[in-house]
Amino acid sequence: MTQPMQISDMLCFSLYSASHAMTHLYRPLLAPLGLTYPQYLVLVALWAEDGQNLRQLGATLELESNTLTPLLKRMEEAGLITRTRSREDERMVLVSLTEKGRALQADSERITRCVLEASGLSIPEVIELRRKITALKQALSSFAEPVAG
Amino acid sequence: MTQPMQISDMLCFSLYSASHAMTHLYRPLLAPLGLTYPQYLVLVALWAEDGQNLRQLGATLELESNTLTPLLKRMEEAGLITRTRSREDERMVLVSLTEKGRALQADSERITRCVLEASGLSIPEVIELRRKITALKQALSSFAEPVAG
DNA sequence: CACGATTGAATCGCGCACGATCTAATTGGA
DNA sequence: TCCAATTAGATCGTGCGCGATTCAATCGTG
Repeated sequence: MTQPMQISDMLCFSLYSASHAMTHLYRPLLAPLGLTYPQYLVLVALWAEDGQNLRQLGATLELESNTLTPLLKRMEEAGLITRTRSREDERMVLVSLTEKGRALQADSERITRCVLEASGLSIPEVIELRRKITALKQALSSFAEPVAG
Repeated sequence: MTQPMQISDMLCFSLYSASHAMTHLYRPLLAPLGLTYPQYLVLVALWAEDGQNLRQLGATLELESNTLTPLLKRMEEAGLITRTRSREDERMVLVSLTEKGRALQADSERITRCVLEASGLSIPEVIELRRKITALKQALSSFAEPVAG
């Protein structure tokens, strides 16, 4: 007697498909810069703070070394960043912008404006929606690991 | 003079990370059933309407054959579905639930309840947030292809 | 100083996503 | 009736995500 659940009824699917739509929107904006969406996020993080190690970067982006290591190697290959072992602690890899990587920041404002326009939302609406989605993420994460931290 | 944009300021990142958090939450719920999250979505779609062809399924899940074909082959391999060519139109692959695939629906209510609890939201809050996220997705999609359709 | 525990990254394997291209079946107009 | 256009899937290549494991550097305690 369970009424048929529809994909479109599911909160999880709205997140899943909206996230894909966002990536899809970014793709043609980033392609001319030779960037993928996750690579762009790495640049955003480095523009805010250059020279982070992989772990810090991973904490910001919520990604681990198994994702970041190959991604950063591709970005190094593309001449966007450098990866160097820290002198003080040889375990850490420091990720730094090259001139080319830094220069791309000039394009980011235009891209951000384009995404805002595509969203059809006002700035306060964006802030409010972001707050709600981030709160949901926190709830989901803390439920998965109720005690840790 | 551009103040440093932070990853956490970006609406796109909230979607990106919340979607990952959702998948992360589902993983231990689906693992005992031998399912990945996209495979679970396929089952949800088939529970609502069995015997869809690949294209219909793709329209529902917003995925194309390049993603669905290998995914469905893995599900067929796992004994969850069958893939048969339509008699009327040999181009179409009809995707149907096996008894095993149908039986898993019994687990879905428990999973849905668990996800709702993890979200920390009331039912009306879920509906409202889902509506907002879906509206955003629509705006992003229609911006990418302003005229099509 | 020694050595087990911890930490930071890398590696491996697998399953999505998806742009681009290909093939086969069907349709439709001349 | 024929053949170009369309449609449904399949295939290929690349780049994430991520669980699991490994390895090397560092830390902490005796």
